[in-house]
Amino acid sequence: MAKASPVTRNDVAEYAGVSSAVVSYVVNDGPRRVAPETRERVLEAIRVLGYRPNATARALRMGTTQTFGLIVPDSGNPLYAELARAIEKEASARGYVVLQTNAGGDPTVERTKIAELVARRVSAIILATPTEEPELSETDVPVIALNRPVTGATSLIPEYREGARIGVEHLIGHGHERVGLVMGLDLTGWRPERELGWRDALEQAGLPEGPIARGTFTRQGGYEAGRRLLKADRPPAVFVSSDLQAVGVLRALHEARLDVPGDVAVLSFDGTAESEFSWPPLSVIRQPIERIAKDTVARLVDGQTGIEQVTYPTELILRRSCGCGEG
Amino acid sequence: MAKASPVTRNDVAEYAGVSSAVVSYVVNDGPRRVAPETRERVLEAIRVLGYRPNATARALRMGTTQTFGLIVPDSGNPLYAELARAIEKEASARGYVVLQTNAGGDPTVERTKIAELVARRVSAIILATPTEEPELSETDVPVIALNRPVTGATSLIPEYREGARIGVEHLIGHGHERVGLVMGLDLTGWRPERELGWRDALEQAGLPEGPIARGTFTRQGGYEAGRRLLKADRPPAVFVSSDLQAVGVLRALHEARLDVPGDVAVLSFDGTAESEFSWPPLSVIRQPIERIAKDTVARLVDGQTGIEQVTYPTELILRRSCGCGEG
DNA sequence: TTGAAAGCGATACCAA
DNA sequence: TTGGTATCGCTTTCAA
Repeated sequence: MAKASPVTRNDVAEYAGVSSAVVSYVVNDGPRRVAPETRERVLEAIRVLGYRPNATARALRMGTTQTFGLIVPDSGNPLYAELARAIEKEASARGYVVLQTNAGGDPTVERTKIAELVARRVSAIILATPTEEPELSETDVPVIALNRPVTGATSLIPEYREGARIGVEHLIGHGHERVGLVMGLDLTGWRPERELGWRDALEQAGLPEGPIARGTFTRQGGYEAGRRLLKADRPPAVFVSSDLQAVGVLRALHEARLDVPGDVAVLSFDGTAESEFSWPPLSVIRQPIERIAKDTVARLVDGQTGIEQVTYPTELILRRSCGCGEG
Repeated sequence: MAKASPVTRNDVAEYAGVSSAVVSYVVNDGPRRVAPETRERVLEAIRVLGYRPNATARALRMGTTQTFGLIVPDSGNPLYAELARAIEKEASARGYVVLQTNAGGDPTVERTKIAELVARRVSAIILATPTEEPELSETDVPVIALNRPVTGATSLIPEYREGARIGVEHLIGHGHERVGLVMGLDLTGWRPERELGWRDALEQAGLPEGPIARGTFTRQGGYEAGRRLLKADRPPAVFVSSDLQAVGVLRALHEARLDVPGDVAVLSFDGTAESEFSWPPLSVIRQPIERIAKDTVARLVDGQTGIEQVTYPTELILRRSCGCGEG
């Protein structure tokens, strides 16, 4: 049995009776031409010895690792899991690989992770964390930020505000004169975009601002916020800032034996797979995760690292929870 | 502003007026002692120049990348997302980083991914895919397989069969004389472990085998299987082989206006976070994901790569869907 | 305590 | 068309 790791290009060269340079030419299809016959001998040697080029050495020599570093708050969160999945898919198709790390919402950890990725010479860093301005100054690794603007980096951002506005507008269209809001804790000064969209729709319809309940960006956080919202002055409709929280809100509603959408209509932001199979299925404002993932990788691979800010329209998906759908 | 990438150890040496060896001694705290004063000069130089050791060069020289390669079928699947999260957490705590890839359930892709990881000289491969025996022979990279036995590798496996048996036994304990089964498609000859556990419990209680419906390991697959199960001879209880499918089954039940657990009791295998917030909350057999992740990383880091097979007991978590819980 | 230098494995230029 | 070789940045042995 051929052992892979220890077999070097020199072993191959020796076996094939050529110089190591020729092996390179064959493996990389260049930069020099190789006589067909020699080429065959080399390929044969590679096969027999089970040679695999050492990507580490290659990276050192070439100065590029063909690797993306991805930082998310929590890859256990379906939204980020789906994002990571989409990015890995695109990256893989282009010969890149992704180093995935979790910052856990802690700016200090985030800084550490960035440093780690830089030390490992990733080709680029994809930042999908919602924390404050990261330290990028000491680095010349390309950075693309998702979900929020970051100075000194390209940012690809869903239209949070407009998406939220459209969603709330839809709820209002169902005839609800009050629309509550379940919102994530405001840590960044950026996430309130969704809250602003909610306000926009209300104002535009001449409606008063419904009750607001805040909680962490988790199912549990949504559950607790939902309970608080019910205890107070229950609104006939609620806009929730994330699917995860919405799932928690649904639970609170079910426990209170309230009908959705009959007693309370619900619509949330994100559009993860989980939202489609909650009960009732959630109407959502869907983030174009795949498109963003695709563009992110394309920009990075093609070296379009000019600093700019690009926004992505969201999509309103109507299911049962808002009063639409087959129910 | 200091540019990080191009700053090498030689730049630091020059700036500090020492040899590059000394910089190494300082950075690595060894293998030679350095005079305190010299040390200070070097640290100062590092600070001023913004030097970051090139992990690529280090890996080449040391022969280890301090990187784990993780292969899962689909990191968008919450079960694998949670597993990946747990592994990343443990790995990170020990200075490792994880390269995460998706095989998408395709053995060919899986082979490609393994080759890619080997080429990149990962320190070890963690295989969490359910496909057939992978090609590991050409490699001397340590491999740990999760979820199934793999010849030539250490395997850490939850007690699928016994866990399923305990779960079904619990359903039977609720007085149900028939327990249906929603099972994943049998692709591997290994996953039916859960099906065997279901049979064990039935046999042990002297009950006939209830109806079986099979579908993909997805929410949609569970939904479709659930519908089929209802059309036929509806059982009063169902054991579902994964949370994801169970969520689909719940949807089918809701659409049929059946009460859970009143009309049909449900219990599933996995215990992902999603199961806790479905409606009603799912009773589950929980896989000890964190323990497995922790042991996996510990074994790899400590070099316990002896080939063995370790099993992990599961945990029965009772919630509302089986008839327990506060409802 | 510090420096010089030999590699780790691959790339690609310059000669031949 | 092919070979020799400098180089990428770092670790570590051996001398000084």
